[in-house]
Amino acid sequence: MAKGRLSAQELVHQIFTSFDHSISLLTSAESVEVSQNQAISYYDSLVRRDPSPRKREAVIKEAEQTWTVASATVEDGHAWRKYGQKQILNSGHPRGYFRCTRKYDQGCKATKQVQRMDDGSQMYQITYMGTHTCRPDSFKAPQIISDSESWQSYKMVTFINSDIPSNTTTMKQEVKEETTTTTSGLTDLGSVIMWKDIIGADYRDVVSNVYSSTEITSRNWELDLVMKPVEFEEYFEFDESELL
DNA sequence: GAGATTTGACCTAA
DNA sequence: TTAGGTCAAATCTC
Repeated sequence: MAKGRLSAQELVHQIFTSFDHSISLLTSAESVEVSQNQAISYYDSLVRRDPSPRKREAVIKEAEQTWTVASATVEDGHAWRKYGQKQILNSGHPRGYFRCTRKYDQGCKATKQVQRMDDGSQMYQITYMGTHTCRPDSFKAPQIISDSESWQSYKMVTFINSDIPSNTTTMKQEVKEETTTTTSGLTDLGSVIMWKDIIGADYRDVVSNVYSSTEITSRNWELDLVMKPVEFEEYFEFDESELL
């Protein structure tokens, strides 16, 4: 296909890509703020037990690598193996424990916990712990961003933030367009958040910004902003012959 | 037969 | 002692 020219199939694919991405953003953003206080309390308790600088640094690192999302589906593009299930006190649904299927052959330490929400919304609260260190080719969907020369630590989260508070001086954020190639050979543009220079930030900043970003998303984002991830060529031309 | 899931037992922290 | 997390044997599925 010549530059600037899209077939009907490609157009439909890009429209569905945009809808799929938008829906996942919206579903991931709901109900997350409920967990913010719980997360901060958890990290508070860890620092209270051992307030040494080393412990504080470890807590910040853990806060960076642990995040919770609410989702309508447990599917996230990664291959997980369930290793346990537990009925949780005062919860109507059991909690499932999953680890990356590459834990033993590639030493990947990523785990997640999945629990149905009790509000009857058919949503799942999914807590991810640790980032995937297994090879990208083992994913069904891309996860690793490679253009990271000067960035000390990347964190890819599943929701979009448009306004991280500026009072955290060492934390910077950027919304970046990630370009990947789908199985059909099309270019798939999806927005992700990548955090850099997070070292030096307080664990409360880390936790608060992760959660507040989703709150902003769910309350303030207009549909056209959510739809922004898919961009067409400037001189887009519809190929009607493909409709036959 | 290999890999995934289930589930009771065990471990650990509070 | 209790609750949450993990282990591992039994079972299931392809």
